[in-house]
Parts: sequence; structure tokens; C-alpha cells
Amino acid sequence: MGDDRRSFSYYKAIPVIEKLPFKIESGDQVKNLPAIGKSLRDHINEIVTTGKLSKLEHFENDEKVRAVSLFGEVWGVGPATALKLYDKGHRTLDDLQKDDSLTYAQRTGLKFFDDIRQRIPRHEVSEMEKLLQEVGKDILPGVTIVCGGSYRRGKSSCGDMDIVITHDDGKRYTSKHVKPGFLPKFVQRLKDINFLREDLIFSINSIEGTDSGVDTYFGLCTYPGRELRHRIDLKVYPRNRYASGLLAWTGNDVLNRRLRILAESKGYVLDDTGLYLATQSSGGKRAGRSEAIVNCHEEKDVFDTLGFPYLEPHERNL
DNA sequence: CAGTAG
DNA sequence: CGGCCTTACTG
DNA sequence: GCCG
Repeated sequence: MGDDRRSFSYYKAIPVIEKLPFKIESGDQVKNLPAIGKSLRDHINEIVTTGKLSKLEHFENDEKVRAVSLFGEVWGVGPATALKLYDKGHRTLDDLQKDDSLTYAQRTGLKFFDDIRQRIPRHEVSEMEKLLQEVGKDILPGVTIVCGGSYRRGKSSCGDMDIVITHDDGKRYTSKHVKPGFLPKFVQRLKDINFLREDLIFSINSIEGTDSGVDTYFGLCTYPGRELRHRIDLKVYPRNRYASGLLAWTGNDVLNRRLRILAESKGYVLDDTGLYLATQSSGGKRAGRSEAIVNCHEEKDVFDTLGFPYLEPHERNL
């Protein structure tokens, strides 16, 4: 437990196995597959021959594993905190509610645990996106508001909403050059109409900020007329960083990682704030980034610069 | 600083 | 053996 | 955990 590197290896092996056109009858059949090494092959062999995995038996019946993984599903609670809560003697979500060591965000995540876990039908996301666009353009005409994430990738239901925002007038709506900033107004307006309900994280870098370029809001919202809470993220990018922001928040994770690794191999650094030319950092292991970001106005520019065939959003479900 | 999230 | 997306906030 |  608590070894996410290792669990990630299992995670990577899953789609590899799922995509096999045949049923595995022997460990030899997975011998040369990527992401599957000796250890996983041994496990597969055991499952094939005995029908089960002895190692797993303990896990499923282990109260600790069950409690800690449950706690870890609460927003804001990671492996370390989950383990601490268990060691305090907590076993159920009800136990956690009595614990006063939880942060406000964690308490909120706990309070709406069942709500947040509900998936949102695509057409409802679509309506909420429209609502956000209406409210947004009322504050700032010409603002661009797009719902990314699995919604943009065409999924029929979404776990949350990733809203990516920019404005195309040459100014930098997330930098110190803007007095009040768009996001605080937007959030306030959305609270006024009872769309945004609880805050999780609200970070404004814009006032005198580090000019990191991105204002972010994480919180809970409701579909108009309902009380069911959904997770929503709002991110505001300057126009020159919008393409990389939209790309990153559309995902999926596998594509993001693939693009970032590709970027590095070609002498770039890619993240949600832009595509940069890597600099030769003298001391550090990792390549630094140049100030100059490669000019990517649209997502396609990022793909093109990296020499990666362009994928439409619905093709990014890797 | 560790922990957590995206 | 060491790397395995990076960056920024909360407490 | 897998990979080089």
C-alpha cells in the first residue's frame, strides 16, 4: 500500500491485457507484451492454473485495505492521510465525520461523498456548459468557455467538469496586469445564481501573482434546480497558453503523458501552461524551460510541432 | 515541509 | 540501479 | 511493478 509507482504498473498492464483478442490460457502468451514483466506473468500463471490469486485473498478480506482505500476516495484525502485516519481507529465514513482533524475541503468531500461519485449525464454537462458561457459573456464579452475532460472527448457521462477559459484580446486575464481578474467575478456570479455551492480550492495568482499564468477554482456545483453536488474545475488561461491548457485538461492522461515524453525527446517541455524549448540546465537532472514558449495558438499546433498526428478530441480516449 | 490534486 | 508528466496550493 |  502507498506504493503508487507499483500500482501504476498494474494499471498500465490492464488495458494491454484487455485488448488481447484471445483468452489467456498460459503465461507464455503474455511473455513479450509491454507493461507485463516476470512478476505479473507469474500472477497470470497462478490465476490460469489455480483460478485465483492467493495474494489477493488476504487483500479482499483485509479490513485495513478496505478502509484505507475507501478513505482515499474522499476528495483531499490521499494515501498518507487515509492511513493516519485508519491508525486513529476509524473504519467507516461515519467515523471520519467525527474527526476534527479534517480540513474544510476534506470535510466537504466527505459530506458530499455520494454526490460527487455520481456520474453526470452528457446532456446535463452540455446544459451547464451553456449556462457557464452565458454568465461568462455577461461579465466579459468575447470570453471563451469550454468544457474539457471526458465531456470533450465525447463520453456519454462524465465524472466531473473541467472548464477551460480564455479571452482573445491580447491582454492577459490571469496576470498581474488585470485589476480584479475574471475568475473572482465569475465565481461570485455563479454563487449568486446558486450554481457554485461549496469551495474546495480557490487560488488567484493574478492580483500581484507569480504570473504563473493560471487562475484556478475547484469546487462543487449543482445542476439548476437540484441539490446533487458535482465536482467542477475552472481554469483561466492567457490566450497564448490556452491551447496547451485545453489540450492538457481534455486529456486523456495517457495522451498527456505520451505527448510530454515525446516533447522531451524532441527538446521541448510541455505542460498545461505551454510548449517550451528546453534549456540546458547545468546542474539539475531535468531540462529547464526557456522563457520563450513555442507559438501554439491552437491544439493542432502542439501536435504539429511535436510531429504527432493530430487527434480530434473524441480520438483521445487512449 | 508533506500531502494532495489536476 | 534509478526513473516513472509537472506545478502549485493547503495546513 | 516495468523498463533501459
